[in-house]
Parts: sequence; structure tokens; C-alpha cells
Amino acid sequence: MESMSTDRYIERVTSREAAVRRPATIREVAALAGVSVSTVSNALAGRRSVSGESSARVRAAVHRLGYRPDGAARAARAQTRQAIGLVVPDSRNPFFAEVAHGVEAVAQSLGWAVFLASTDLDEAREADYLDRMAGAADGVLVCSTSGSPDQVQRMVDSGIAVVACDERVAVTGAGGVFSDDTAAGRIAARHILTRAPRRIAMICGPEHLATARARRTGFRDELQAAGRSLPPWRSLASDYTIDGGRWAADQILASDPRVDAVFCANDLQAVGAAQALRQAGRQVPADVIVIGIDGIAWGEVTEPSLTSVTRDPHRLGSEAARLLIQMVGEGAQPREIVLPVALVERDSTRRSGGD
Amino acid sequence: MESMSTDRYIERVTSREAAVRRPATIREVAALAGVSVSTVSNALAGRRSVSGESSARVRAAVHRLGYRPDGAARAARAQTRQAIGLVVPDSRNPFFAEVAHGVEAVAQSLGWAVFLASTDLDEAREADYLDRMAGAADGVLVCSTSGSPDQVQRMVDSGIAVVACDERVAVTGAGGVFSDDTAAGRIAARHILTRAPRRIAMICGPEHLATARARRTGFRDELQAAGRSLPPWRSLASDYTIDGGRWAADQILASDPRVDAVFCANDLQAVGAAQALRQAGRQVPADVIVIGIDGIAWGEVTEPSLTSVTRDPHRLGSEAARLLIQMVGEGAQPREIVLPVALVERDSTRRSGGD
DNA sequence: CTGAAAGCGCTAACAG
DNA sequence: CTGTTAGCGCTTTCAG
Repeated sequence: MESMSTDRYIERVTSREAAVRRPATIREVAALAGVSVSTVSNALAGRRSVSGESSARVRAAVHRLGYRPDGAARAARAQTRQAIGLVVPDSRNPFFAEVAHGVEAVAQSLGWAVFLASTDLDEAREADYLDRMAGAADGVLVCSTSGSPDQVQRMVDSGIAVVACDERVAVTGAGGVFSDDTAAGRIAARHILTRAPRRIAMICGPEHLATARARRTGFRDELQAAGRSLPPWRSLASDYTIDGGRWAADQILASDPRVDAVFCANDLQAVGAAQALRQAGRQVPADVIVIGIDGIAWGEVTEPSLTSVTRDPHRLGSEAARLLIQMVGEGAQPREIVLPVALVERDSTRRSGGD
Repeated sequence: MESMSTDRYIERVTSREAAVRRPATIREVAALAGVSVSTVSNALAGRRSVSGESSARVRAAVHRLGYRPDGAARAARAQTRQAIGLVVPDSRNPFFAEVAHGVEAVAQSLGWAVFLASTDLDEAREADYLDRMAGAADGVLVCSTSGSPDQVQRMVDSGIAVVACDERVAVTGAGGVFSDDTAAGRIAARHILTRAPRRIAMICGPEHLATARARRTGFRDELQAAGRSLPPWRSLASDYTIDGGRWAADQILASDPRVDAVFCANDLQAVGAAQALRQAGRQVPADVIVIGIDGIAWGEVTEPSLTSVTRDPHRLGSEAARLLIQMVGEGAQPREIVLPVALVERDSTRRSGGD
């Protein structure tokens, strides 16, 4: 099987010339166009009226020189970087990838750039990133931070706009876009009850996340409202990951082999749980139904496809970006937005026949 | 089912105070510390020797004021933004998400920021992004661009470092990090042949991508070397997406229901193809084996788990970022790096028993 | 070891 | 409609 991998590493130099050509400046453009620097600036920004004659010559010069305004210089002078930062725990997580895409889509359409930062759940990295963003962006979007709110509070206090997304952050003066996590838990419970299960289990998210607690509360409350309760040994917490879900499902199976419904606080856990369940010989949904929360796109690809209470991650991101840009660009008040959630029913809770 | 979605939208204002506090400047720090601006600058950068006394006072002042150097001003003066741009077709695609994570990890460790841009395969957006990055970043990493190379060439010519990643770009003076796509195709073929299939099919990527063509060539060549060939009706191209794979698999099934091995030019297609195959009543791998290329993490989660020739997307990104930062930070020559690929065998090509 | 002064490339008054 | 003039906040000579 050793022929099954290519050789170590190939490398070759591509060009022989250093070509330390520096970008053209606005002054060069002005000189070539035979106008003043400010006319170039105005022509390019369309800020003040410039004669057709002049702007044509400017355009020509810009084109000939391949001129691009220097964002840094502009930012220094105009006191706006036209950039926002986005801090997520892990950009590979499909939920945050979707959020990031939403952020980026509206930022792009509004002419803002976005810095991406993945903390990988490392507090030191998070602190470092936040620090850096404070110096490079006009505002930052913080998703599910694990660190202490102090640093974020200091950012807000020193004039950097902050919008929290997904998970609340204890900071005054920050905006926020969240989903109705309690409702998500309730909806999941209601849907599960519809299938008349006898033995329900619950896989929660990390205890330190308020969103995880809210989902649990919603789920529990709805169950109790229906006169059902959850024995403690069928309720446990794990990471918001596929592995976390696998592990939790195995635990549940060990303490109650006859479980026939499992609620997961997020989709990744649900994917892992469903997999573990199948590997333990259970049919999903015939023997056990599984439901998650989040609404990641991979939910329709897994086997079976995953029923989920979607939080519309793309919209979470786009709404958050819109709010942040309003705050930073138009001086809008920070506010809090709670987005609705909705059930997306797929195979993992499908009634298989006459049950 | 209407109770299965939360109310429209909730919103409330979070703070009543505008608090237009502007960030502290280096001058304020200097004043508070009782030293000059340049001493503050030097103390902070550790560039020139500063007495312990002074730097202590500076540190204190920085802390008290919550001072953060303004990146834009620094960039304007020092002529380095310490930022790179990353342009990908779609940041939600797990392959590019992984690449992005690799890029970001090394950028972060080297003290560079990264701008993320998803073109969504829209040439206008790509052009817009590239343009913007030219003004905001010191260099840009371009993954699988669809647009014309002219713009990228102009960027290089005007002093913006460029590194292509994954897909080559016809530009002189750009660096590049690629994987050995031909080898990937060959390895896939060799592995498939190991299973002694009778009717092999091939799902290629978009014809306009050189990587797609190379994978096809590698696959074909290896087949021919083994004295096998592929009837044209069992070879077709589709998008590098799950849907593309689904569609292609359906086509193949229609023209040859007895196909028992399908090679896909990327993992997303393979996931889609496997799904379509199963939905058409075929067992994977018992009836048909499926193999992809890329090595996305979701390959181990799908049912069955996916055999793939991995290109190690994370490393592709980290290597590309390292090269770009060397070019832009240390004036390194642009060069071309070709990374090895390797077979990762999973269930989708597993021999089920004695076959 | 420190400070004064000169800009980075750009925008934004302000006069013409 | 246009040009001149001050800076943005920072780094970086250059003298002390």
C-alpha cells in the first residue's frame, strides 16, 4: 500500500525576478491626469461634483497605472476601516461556516470587509484575536465566546462596536442577535411527543453555555407540561460535536437500552448520536428517533436525514452583520434581535409505518 | 404545524447611551506616561532600547487607557498591513472551510490577519473582492478562481503578492500550492482496480478546471495501463457539489444499471453519488464501490463512510499561507509547491466479505 | 536612551 | 468645479 501515496513534496521556484514594484499612489494618478490630488479623490469617491472631462482623465490615469486606493491610508484619515471582525469557535463547524457566509454576504454587499478568526476554543487565542481586531476593524461580531466578558467590555468602552451572535455575552453597550433557544427546545419536545415515544433521552450542550441551558429548559418544560418527565440517567451533557454526540448516545444506551427517542441540543451531536445508535444495532427512526437543533445543511445528507429545529444560521449571520454595520456605520443604537426557529422534519423522526 | 415555529421576530434596544468614546491614541499614552510619542512607539514594539523605567510607565499608561495601536495608521506609515486576503468559491464547502482554517491558523501564529471572501462562483463578486483586497491586504491567496487571470496579473504587477491554492492561475510572478491531482486520479484508479470491478464509471469535475482534468487524466491513464478502458457513456462531468454527484450518478445508472464502481473527482460528488446509488436501491459498497478525492472530514460521517484520496486541505491552506507570508513579509521568491496525496480507505470501497 | 520632526497615502475643510 | 492645505495616528530618521 506504499505506492498509494505520492512522493514527499515537490517544490520549485517560479520566477527569477523580484519585481518590487510599489503600487501607484493617488499623487501619481493626479500628475498623469493633470489634475489635483483632491480632484482624483473626489472623482473616485463621487463625493463632490467633478466635471466629466476631469473624471474621464482620472479614470484613464487610474486604469493606466492600475491604481488602487490604499485602504490603510484611507482608514487612517477617514477614521473608518470599513472592516468588521468575526470571531467564531471553529470555522470548520458547518454551523459557523454558515453564519460566516451570512456575515460575509451582507458585508460584501454593503462594501465592508470581514476578518475571520477561529479561536478553536482557546481562550488565549480568543483574547489575542479580539485584541487584534480592536486595532484593525471598526466592529466585531463575537460568536459563542468562551473567554471572560471583561475584554469585550473594554472594547466596547473604547469605542469598538460589538455584536454578540448566537450566545449572549455579559457586556453593556453590545448588540446581539440570538435565536429563541427555549422555543427551540420546546418545539423539539413537542415534535418528539407527537411520535408517542416511551423512553425519551436528552443530550445537552456544555453547561457553561446559556444557549445550551435554554434549550434544555425549553425541552424539559414542554415535557413536563405534557405530564412527562426525564429520569436523570437519561439526561447528560456533552460537547457540541459529533464525537460528543457519539459518546453521549453510548452512555445512554448503556444505562437504558430501550430508549426510543433522543433529543440533542445541536445537530452535530445528533449526527454523532444517530451514528452511535446505528452502530449499536438500532434502527433510526424505526427503533429510536433523533432530533437536533441548528439546521445545518449536512442534516439532509446524513443517513437518515436529520430532523432539526433550524435556527437559520445564515440569517443569524446576515442579521448580525447588518446590525453591526448599522451601529458602526450609521451610529445606530445597539439592540437585541431574537430570531425565530422552525421545525424541519426529515427522516430521523419519520414514522416508519403504522406506529 | 403552525405552532412549530416561533413568533416572527423580536427586537429591543439594549442601551440608552450613545457613548461615542473614541479609542485612546499614542499621544495620550505618551502624555500620561510622561514620555514622548516615539518612546511609546519603541517601547511597545520593542524596537529600540527603552529604559525599564520608561517602559514600565508606558505599560501602565497603556493599561489605564486601554490603548490599542491603530492598525490602519500603522499600516499607512509602515507600509505593511499585516493582513492577507483569502478568496474561495464557497466558504461553506467543507474543503474550503478546512483550507481556510489552515490559512488562518498559520496567519494567526505569525501575527497576520486574514480577510475572508466567498465568491459564490460569481465572477463579478470575485473581481470586486480581488480589487478590494488589493487595497486592504499585503497579499492574497486565491483558491480556484473562475475569473480571468488578467486582474490577478495586474495585482501582481502592482506589487500585491499572490499565491494560488488548489487550482493554478495563469499569472507570472505568483506563487502556488497545489496537490498532485494526476497522482490522485491514478491512486484512485489503482485502488478501485484492487476490488476487481467489472463496470467502472467516472464522474469528472467541471471541464474548465485544470485540477479536474488532471484527475481525470490520472484515472484514465492508470486504467489503460491496466488494460481497461472506460466507455464514454460511463464518463461524465458535473459540478463539484453533492447535487452534481447525485445527478451524475443517476445518469450513469440510467445508461448502465450494472455499474459496480464509481470514481468521483471530488468528495462532495462522491457523497451525492453514493446517496443517489443507495436511493436507487444499490448497496454501497456491496453492489457498487465509490471513491472520491479531497479528504473532507465529513467523509467519515456519511453512510457508508467514504474512501477518498486525501489532499489534506488543512495543509494546503497552511502551506499556502506560509508561502504568501514569506513572500510578502520576507520578500521571498514566489515558488510552487506540490503537496502529496494519500489514500484513506473507508467503507465505501470495503470488500464486504469474500468477493 | 530619548524627543522633535517629517512624513505614509489619503480625505476634508477651505478658498478660489 | 478645482486646488491648496492640514492633518488621521502612527513609525522612523535624526539630533541630542
